[in-house]
Amino acid sequence: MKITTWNVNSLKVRLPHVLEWLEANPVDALALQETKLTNENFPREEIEAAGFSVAFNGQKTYNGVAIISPHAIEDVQFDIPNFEDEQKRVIAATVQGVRIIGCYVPNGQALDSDKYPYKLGWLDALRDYVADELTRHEQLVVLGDFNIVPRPEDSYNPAKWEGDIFCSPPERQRLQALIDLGLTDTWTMFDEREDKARFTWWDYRGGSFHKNLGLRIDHVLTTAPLTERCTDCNGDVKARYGKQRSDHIPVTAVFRK
DNA sequence: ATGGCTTAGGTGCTAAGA
Repeated sequence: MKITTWNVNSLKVRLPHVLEWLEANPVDALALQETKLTNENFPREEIEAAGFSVAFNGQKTYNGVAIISPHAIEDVQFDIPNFEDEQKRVIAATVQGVRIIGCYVPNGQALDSDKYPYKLGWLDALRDYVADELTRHEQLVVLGDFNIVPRPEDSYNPAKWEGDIFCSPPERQRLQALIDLGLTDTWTMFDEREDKARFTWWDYRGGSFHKNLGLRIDHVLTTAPLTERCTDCNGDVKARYGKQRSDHIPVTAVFRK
């Protein structure tokens, strides 16, 4: 089984690339973030015509999440229950017996921004939600754009980034609180692979991608029954080359039967 | 190297991203 997360930075613009990527990379579930589409404008017909099921939770201009699968998408749930949030950032569903929680974690912008405490509170609510889901699902994956760099080596310049937004201790504590529920950051199981991507996002500006000045902020976290069967987790750097590409790449975790 | 890019909304620019 293969499960992927991808911040597509507008599905309106990116749909051709997403469908092309899915054809070349048959995965069992693809969680999307930043679809930036209202539900009325979501390209359901095009995705279904390509042979997929799809569930989506959108809003105008910003945010928006979705799950695409060649299999049935069951027990779909939107948002974090009992957490007031106008922003559409979470979609959960069950695919082939695996509970999938797709997340677009708030960016936070800066340590002195109002968006920073929103991010921290949002992550606290996500932890409680995941803890609750774990009482019902043994095979569970939390994946998405976390906007958190887990370790110093996951940024291109630790001297510049450590302590700042994405790399601050309170953000990392919240990622660790999720992991402490019994999850594993599957990427770290395969650090030594020769073809390993280092990052999952590169700024559009300044030629960052071609200088490999990136961050690892898109993650796939799994419960033990999945972790034990995980044989790979990597980013598809090829997806960043070309015109009209997202600034993030797809990150896929692979599980044997 | 905090933006030199890319998107949405709307039609010239601002807001936001990470």
